[in-house]
Amino acid sequence: MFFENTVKDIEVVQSLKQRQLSLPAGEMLILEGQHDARLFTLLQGWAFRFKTLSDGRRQILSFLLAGDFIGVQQKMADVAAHGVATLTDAVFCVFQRDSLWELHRQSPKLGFDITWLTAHEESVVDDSLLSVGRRNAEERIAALLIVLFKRAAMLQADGGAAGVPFPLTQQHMADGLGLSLVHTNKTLRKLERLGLHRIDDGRLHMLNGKALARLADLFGDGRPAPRPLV
Amino acid sequence: MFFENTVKDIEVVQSLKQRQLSLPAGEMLILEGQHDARLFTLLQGWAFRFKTLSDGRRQILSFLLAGDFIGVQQKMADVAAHGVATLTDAVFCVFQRDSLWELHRQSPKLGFDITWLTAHEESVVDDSLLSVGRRNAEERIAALLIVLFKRAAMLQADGGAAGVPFPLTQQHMADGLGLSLVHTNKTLRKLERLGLHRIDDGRLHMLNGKALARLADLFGDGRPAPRPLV
DNA sequence: CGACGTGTTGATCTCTCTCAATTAGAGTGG
DNA sequence: CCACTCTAATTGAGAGAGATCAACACGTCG
Repeated sequence: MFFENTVKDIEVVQSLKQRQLSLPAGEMLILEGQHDARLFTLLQGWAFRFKTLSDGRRQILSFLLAGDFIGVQQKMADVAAHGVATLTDAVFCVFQRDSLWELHRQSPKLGFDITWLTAHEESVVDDSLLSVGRRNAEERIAALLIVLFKRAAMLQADGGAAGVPFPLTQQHMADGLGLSLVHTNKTLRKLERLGLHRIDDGRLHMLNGKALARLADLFGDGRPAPRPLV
Repeated sequence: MFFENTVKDIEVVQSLKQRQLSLPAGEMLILEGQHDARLFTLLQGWAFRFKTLSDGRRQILSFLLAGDFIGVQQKMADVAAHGVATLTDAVFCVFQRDSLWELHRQSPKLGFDITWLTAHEESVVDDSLLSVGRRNAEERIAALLIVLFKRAAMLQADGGAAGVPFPLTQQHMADGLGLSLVHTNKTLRKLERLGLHRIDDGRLHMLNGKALARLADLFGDGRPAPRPLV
């Protein structure tokens, strides 16, 4: 269920690197609606993709961790459909958009990997859409915590035993979950008071992963008797 | 902003066809959580991808029209992360999952196309996530109508002058928008009474596309002054 | 002709939003 | 070392968009 980019994925993509780019936390990598012919891989740190409405409402589309690929979504010569910004100091591997084609031409293996990375990224957004569309606040928070924990844990040696880094503010969580800041806070505190998790000094600890997973209805197979379908 | 699969895309993919599959309306093509080693292209008709929670809440992830690619999201040997069902009688082009790799190996050009198709599909989900996360009911409906109209119009010669086929029930719209059936109905009627659109006998007519687009905040560039970011 | 699926509308109910105020920590300048 | 400022987290109260519950209309179909 939880596919993650392996270290090998990262190395593979890195072999194509044109140059490297470091950004501090809270910086914009790609501006919405701006023309940008670059593609990126996140080598280090956290970032996120987002879209905004003209009155400022913001939706975070996905959180990006080391190994994630950035920028295929926009057509070759078009404008960025979403912005990307850093959550922490971050290092990106940069290459030109044309190299996506070069990549496919020169190495079908890498091209295949890219297709797969792209498809995987979509499934992350799918999960998020399920949450935002159909889960209530508690369930959304639980689902987000679990998914981010798993992704982050996979990037470190101890598998999250001592918690994982968690650089999101509650505003980020709210914007990713389609909730207001205030309600996010209240719900988060509620789960924390129930002893399901703890967020401390920029780290997330799972105290009762089972309960969180149950709440989120993750691993929720036994699929139900499906509703009549059309 | 609105990329669509061209007839050429369809032909390209079709050249790899292993066999063809016809399904009546309201049939399941892929069951959630079921192992399925096939990939598909939708050649004719409408379908949709969805996920459900164990208590039956359903979220439609995206609507599929002719030319859309189906099934890359699941890892090579894994279980389907989402279901797919038909909205109308539909014809699919079927091929085995292995052929995705074969495809890349034999034709980087096609492999590149697939990457791009996959990335494009993600941007559709991105748009949907923005709607469900941050637009109110009116705005969501407006956005959905416009997007589906554009996609459907692009598939017919008259560009939608006489309306486009619209096989969704209000339940489908609700499930795609993260709304309840009742509220979807009320909002839809409201927009219809305002003369923005009309849905008749399975066809959608745009009566005031400008107003709908304004409502949905589509084409909403001039991007706003972004909020402080991290 | 009764059963069923879909659309429609009214009446509550409630989850989540908005508004407001407070606390705590980090950074800055005097 | 201490005011001052700014951001992030927190909590309470009231308001509201959308959910849920209930009926009913209409067309299709066996």
